Amino acid sequence: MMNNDPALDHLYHALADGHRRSMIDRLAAGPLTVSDLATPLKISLPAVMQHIAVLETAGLLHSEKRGRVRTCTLSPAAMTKAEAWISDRRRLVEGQLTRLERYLAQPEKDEK
Amino acid sequence: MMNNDPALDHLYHALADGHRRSMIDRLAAGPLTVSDLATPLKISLPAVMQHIAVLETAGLLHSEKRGRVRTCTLSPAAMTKAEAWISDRRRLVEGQLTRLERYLAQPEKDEK
DNA sequence: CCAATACTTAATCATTGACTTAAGTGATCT
DNA sequence: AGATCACTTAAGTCAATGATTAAGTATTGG
Repeated sequence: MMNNDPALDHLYHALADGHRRSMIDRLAAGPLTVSDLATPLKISLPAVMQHIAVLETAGLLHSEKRGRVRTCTLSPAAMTKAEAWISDRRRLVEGQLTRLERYLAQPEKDEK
Repeated sequence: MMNNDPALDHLYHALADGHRRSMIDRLAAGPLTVSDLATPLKISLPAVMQHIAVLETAGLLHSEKRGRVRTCTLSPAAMTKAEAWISDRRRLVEGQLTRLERYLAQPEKDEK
């Protein structure tokens, strides 16, 4: 089963928080340091670091420390995986709808 | 802020569990009753109902009771929303990569 | 009517998640 | 060297999650 995939657990869990989504949002424009990420948020620096750890575990970003500054960069590959899972299921359901609509749209023939 | 959106919290939270993803997976083939959903899972019926409640809160499915049987059906609209959020951010990051690659690919000109 | 079926509610419990404050580490500036 | 900066670690609080068992409520078949 692909649904027992801990990677998907981590991915969606990481995305299920407004602070983390906001961080992703701003990282989408380019790499940022830990302080950069923390500045607009009304939470403590350790809290920000915990969010970074969650995003890193999910594979959504990687970070590198140079001197005393840690810079975070998004990794699009993990996003692609999360997107693909949803996308596949959505297409299945929509395919169903299409078949239903097709059925409903066809002229009655055994009604006699 | 779109990232403070509780709907996205609920959506991604709902997707961050293997049991729930497996339920979605099987519902993608068509509507199922609560018992149908419970059968392949090794958890109690109340646990399954709690998962259904989470999925319903997320807007991922709706259910209807007729007689003593409750039937669950997926709602693709919520999936579309979750997919759209990721998709937008992924495109942004990939756009960045493309610009980086473009930069790296260009011939050196100030190297003298 | 009675029993079986299909949930549903309630109460409980262990674990995890999202913070906090306080103290510590190492790099960089003066 | 000493102070400041940019994290980092540690420890603890508190609410939410995911599960359980036990008991309850409607339907429905005999």
